[in-house]
Amino acid sequence: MEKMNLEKLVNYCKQYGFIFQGSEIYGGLANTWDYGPLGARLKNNVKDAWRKRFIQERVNAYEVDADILMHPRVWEASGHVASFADPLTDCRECKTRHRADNLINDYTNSSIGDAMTNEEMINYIRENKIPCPKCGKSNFTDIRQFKLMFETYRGVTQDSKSVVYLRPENAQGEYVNFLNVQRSMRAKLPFSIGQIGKAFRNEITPGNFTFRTIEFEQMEYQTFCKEGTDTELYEFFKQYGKKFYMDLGIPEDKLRFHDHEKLAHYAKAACDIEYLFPFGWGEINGTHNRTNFDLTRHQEYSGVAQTYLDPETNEKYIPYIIESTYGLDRTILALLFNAYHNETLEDGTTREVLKLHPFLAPYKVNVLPLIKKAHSEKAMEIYEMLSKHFMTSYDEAGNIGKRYRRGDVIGTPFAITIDNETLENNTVTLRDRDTMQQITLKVDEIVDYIKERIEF
RNA sequence: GCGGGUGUAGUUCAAUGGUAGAACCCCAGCCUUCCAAGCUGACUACGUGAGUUCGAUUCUCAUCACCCGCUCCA
Repeated sequence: MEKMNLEKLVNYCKQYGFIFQGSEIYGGLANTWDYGPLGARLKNNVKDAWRKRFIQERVNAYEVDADILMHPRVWEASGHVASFADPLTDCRECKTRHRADNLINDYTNSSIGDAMTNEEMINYIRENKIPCPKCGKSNFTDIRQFKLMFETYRGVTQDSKSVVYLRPENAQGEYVNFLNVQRSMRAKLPFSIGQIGKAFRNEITPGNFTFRTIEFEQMEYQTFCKEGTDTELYEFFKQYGKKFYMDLGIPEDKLRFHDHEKLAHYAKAACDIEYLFPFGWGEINGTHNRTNFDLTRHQEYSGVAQTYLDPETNEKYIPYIIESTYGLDRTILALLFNAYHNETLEDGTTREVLKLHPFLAPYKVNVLPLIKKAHSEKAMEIYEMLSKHFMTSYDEAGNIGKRYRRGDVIGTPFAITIDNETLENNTVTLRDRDTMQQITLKVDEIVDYIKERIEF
């Protein structure tokens, strides 16, 4: 089998309309990528698969669609304003990067750096010739404030200076609606709020195709629970997430858990699910035990009690939150790597085939008249019938084998061929992408057959 | 952000300081009764901007983008 590296996948995605470079005709804008016709279908199908497992099939699970723009105080409460703006300086000698406040605090064994402005910090570093922890020299660049949140301004006049941020994570959209969802859905703990949507991070070093981009989409699942039940739920969602990926067709040996030792400011425990990409293991899911940190902070910053009255014990408490976040773009990247095969057949020829789960396939069925002149009319009739149920494509160009392969390469699971038999007794040949087996079906059996086969 | 590499058609590759070639793909037509056959034809490219030059896709510089490695990473 041909090895699929990153460059080949980028070309493949462009060639067949999955993913294009952003703003390509202007020379591209770094680390932005547009989903093409097939990519957009695939993306929506992944979302639908996720919704089915996480919203539809679970009890007490609700989906929201919160605004990307939120009150600026949300990001103070969440801690992003403070921790997303580290004062950084580079060592000119050995090219390592350091937090200026840490350099001072470590050197003085105090916390005096915390109260300094950027200018005061770099002056202090230079006056005291604080050495680089790595190379021992003292030759630092000016401090640069990296703003990891995208800022914009609301209001029609520019001088109103009312800053709003593009959300750097979706979770706060669920958290600030905890009370609304709990009340309107009459939800009892434990219950979950899911959300699919975009987030933005002004990161310095994105890369690896769509693996790390400045705008990205996430499928998030926040489970609100009572303290004491959190550990069990945390373990459950790690396994549930892995099962989800395996259901999508990713083999177990390409997946692993990676427990975090260094934890974010809100987390009690954190674990990633990683997929073995050609460029190495990469995170595609993160599950965190966020404790009651977020709701406590929102209670503090908003002044609105974020408590839950337990109807069984009459206790009032702030729930714990178990968060499980699925990177949508990364999941798609993993699925594409996993699905692409270049097969050598028994007769020595090769075919490119995208072995996607049929539920995920952009097109479900390809309608092919065996001979264009003789069978096109009947084929169009069948196309119109099927397109009411599925994403259906129609192809009459070239010989039949070529048209099968065109469907294979984009992952279409089924092909329907219309021939003289169809005209005579209303049967078609259905060909399966994975097995390459052919079966004969009555025309009115096609829809049910495909529906059953594409279930997730 | 640092170091290295690469930018020619949708893709993979040529060539060239003086009109840029091919294969595959795609499209149209012919042929064809089930797995990329064949024939005919059509379409399509020097990332962008400066400079040197009579003339730059080619040389120089800048810029943009991608790849590899580092760094970073909630």
